[in-house]
Amino acid sequence: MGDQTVSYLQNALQEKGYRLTSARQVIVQELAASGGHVTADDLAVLVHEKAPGVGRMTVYRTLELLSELGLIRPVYQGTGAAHYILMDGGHHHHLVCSVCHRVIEFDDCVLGEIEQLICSRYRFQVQSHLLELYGRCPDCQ
Amino acid sequence: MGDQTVSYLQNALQEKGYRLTSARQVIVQELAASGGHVTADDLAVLVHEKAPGVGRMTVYRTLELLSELGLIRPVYQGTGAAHYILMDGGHHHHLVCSVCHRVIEFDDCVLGEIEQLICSRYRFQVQSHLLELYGRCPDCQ
DNA sequence: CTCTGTGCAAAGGATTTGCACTACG
DNA sequence: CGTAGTGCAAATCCTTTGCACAGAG
Repeated sequence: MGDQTVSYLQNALQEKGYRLTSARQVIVQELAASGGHVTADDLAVLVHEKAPGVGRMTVYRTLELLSELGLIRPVYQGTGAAHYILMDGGHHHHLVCSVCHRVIEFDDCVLGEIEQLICSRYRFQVQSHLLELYGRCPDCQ
Repeated sequence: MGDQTVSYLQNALQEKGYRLTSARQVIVQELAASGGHVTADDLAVLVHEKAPGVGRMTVYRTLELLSELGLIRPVYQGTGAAHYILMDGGHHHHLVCSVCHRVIEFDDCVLGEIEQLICSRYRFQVQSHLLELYGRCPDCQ
């Protein structure tokens, strides 16, 4: 979740023609450093510590931009504010405990026999799941 | 998405010791009838048409309750308000178009070779995905 | 230089809470 | 009957927007 993520995000921004401002650099750095699963406000605080000049609005707008580009995703995780997760390499998986709401990330993308694997590897008792696939529908290709 | 969903949800509520009030009955019926993917406000309007006495607050609170019980899930889908989806039988899958944001539901739960299958069956070009697994972590079992 | 990006403050929505009242079990 | 559930309104929280200014390319 370190430098490679940072440069990946920064490159993606520039390749799409967006400017790599100092504010965006800090935001992306802190987002990557946090490993994701932060709210916009959480991130704004982190960013503000590193770069006091960067306001909360810019964080919101940058997150929105990264979301549009498919680089991150907002998800509901318990209460209130949206949590943003990194979509490194186009996919993301995590386990959400239905009791303590703890979030356990995992990178294994073995789409077959997932649940058995999760159960044995993380000792996580899978009860249900949500699989969201993003892409282009027939009309939009 | 019909009567069986309704009775499933209603039974689940009662088994957990929650009262099956007339307001909750209508809310669950309309939620099931809509097939999910509605916002709390959307649902409040639907419910209000069928039962004018039921207020928006009750809809919010019922959705929150159903979410806690793992029967439905709030998800971000484009702008603003949370959309609620039915977690029938413990799982849910859908395709989200990155261009028009259309949502295409599918029931096939073939966890192997999913993407190829989706591509050939729905002509949906999968670009990325998010798989969320819900259950109990080691500490909470 | 020009146009995108930023910051502030204020608006706009969505969701939650407090409290008195109703009705399920 | 007693407690969980409801309705209303107001409060709260998150997010978006308008506009003048600053900085990247």
